[in-house]
Amino acid sequence: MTATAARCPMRGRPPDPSKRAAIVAAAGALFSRQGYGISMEAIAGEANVSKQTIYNLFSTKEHLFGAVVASCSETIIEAIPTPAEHAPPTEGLSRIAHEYVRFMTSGKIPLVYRLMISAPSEVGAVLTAQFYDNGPRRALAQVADYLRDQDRLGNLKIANPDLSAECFFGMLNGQILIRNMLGLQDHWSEAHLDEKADYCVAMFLSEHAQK
Amino acid sequence: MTATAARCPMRGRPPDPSKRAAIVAAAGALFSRQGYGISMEAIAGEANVSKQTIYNLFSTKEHLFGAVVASCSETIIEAIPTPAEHAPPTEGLSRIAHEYVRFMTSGKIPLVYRLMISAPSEVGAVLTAQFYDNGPRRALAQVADYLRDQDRLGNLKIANPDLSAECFFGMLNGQILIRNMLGLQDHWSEAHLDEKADYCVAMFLSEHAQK
DNA sequence: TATTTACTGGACTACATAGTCCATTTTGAC
DNA sequence: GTCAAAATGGACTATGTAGTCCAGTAAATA
Repeated sequence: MTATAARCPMRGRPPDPSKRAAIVAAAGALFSRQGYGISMEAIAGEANVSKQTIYNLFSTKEHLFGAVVASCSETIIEAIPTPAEHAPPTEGLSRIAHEYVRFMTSGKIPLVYRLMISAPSEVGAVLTAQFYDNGPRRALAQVADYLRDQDRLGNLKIANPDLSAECFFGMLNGQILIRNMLGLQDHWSEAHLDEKADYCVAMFLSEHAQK
Repeated sequence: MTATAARCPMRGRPPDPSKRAAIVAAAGALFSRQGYGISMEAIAGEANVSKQTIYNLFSTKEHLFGAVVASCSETIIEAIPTPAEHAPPTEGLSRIAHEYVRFMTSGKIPLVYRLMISAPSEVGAVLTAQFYDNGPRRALAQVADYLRDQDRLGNLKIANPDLSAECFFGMLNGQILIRNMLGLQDHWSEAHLDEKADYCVAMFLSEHAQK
């Protein structure tokens, strides 16, 4: 009966939604950069909000962390490369590859992964599982489905679509993800990224192209 | 003049080297599992040692963490797959691949990565860079050299050995590393690992084999 | 045996932080 | 204007932990 919104008269000062957004954003940034140990005071300061306001919205630090994780999963899902279903494999894979390497080097996503890992295990165990299922696993499944379709259509020869999808993303990742997670920031030039994407697509097709 | 060992008379109870080893081992395990926030008391307890003994050997928590990181780099270096230099590529790559996937799923190495990431940035920035250079980067360079040789020998056609090595390891990793770092432990069957290794080698050779 | 050093265990200090409380101010709805 | 809820800021409690201190005990040499 979630009648929360039905408290008709609606008296008093209405909550400012920008506060909540600012808190989640600040918490995300600080958790990623400094780890879960960052203080609530620091988060409040970064969000330009009083500590009490945080506790009005989130009962505990863990709840706040959960909210941050949820918002991250959304980010990842939005950014999943969706293969054009009827595009020929060369074109479809190439688009996925170029999008993905840019996605992974965009600065935002590595922070998401760092965030997930920064939580101590007691806090993060369930959340990380949810995150993986909602984000990376879904992206993987989508591409595996695409590969299955292309096999059925006779455009590619794919014996094990799941394995192929996993390895395809793996080679696109290369060292990017691990280096980012370790906090070693480096600049990957556009040319380098394109070269890598093209190389991976070529290798994948050389194995799977229907002759 | 490191004359520490030259204090000739050597009176008094000699230090027990097993204490230091136990401390580093316990700290490594707990940092990996629980994060840098784990208490020194807990480490002392896990190592069956008094807290004071830890502080006799390591002046601060950061120093202890540094010692753990150093020991991890060694572990990684020891486990770098070293390609047999004169083996034909099919065989050499296959050996690397099978060794590597087992290595990455051995349970020990994911913990090392988790350890590196668990340190808050102030503590870990320099250490993680050292770790990467001593461990993963070295492994990568070794395989790149191997690929360069095979290209020179006319066994493979490799335009960019560094890129090829990076992508080769990347596809072997697939989702293994990321899932382990997220703490999602799963069991990878031997058959699955062999299939993946064989698949990656086949794909790599199908692109690079000299016809 | 005497001496010197390693190690233990427990008490202790100093400090940071999660979370609470409350008096005051702001903001919008009526 | 009036009222109710939102937000502030600052004081406050409780707790946990890094690091110290110390008195006692174990283990080796001389």
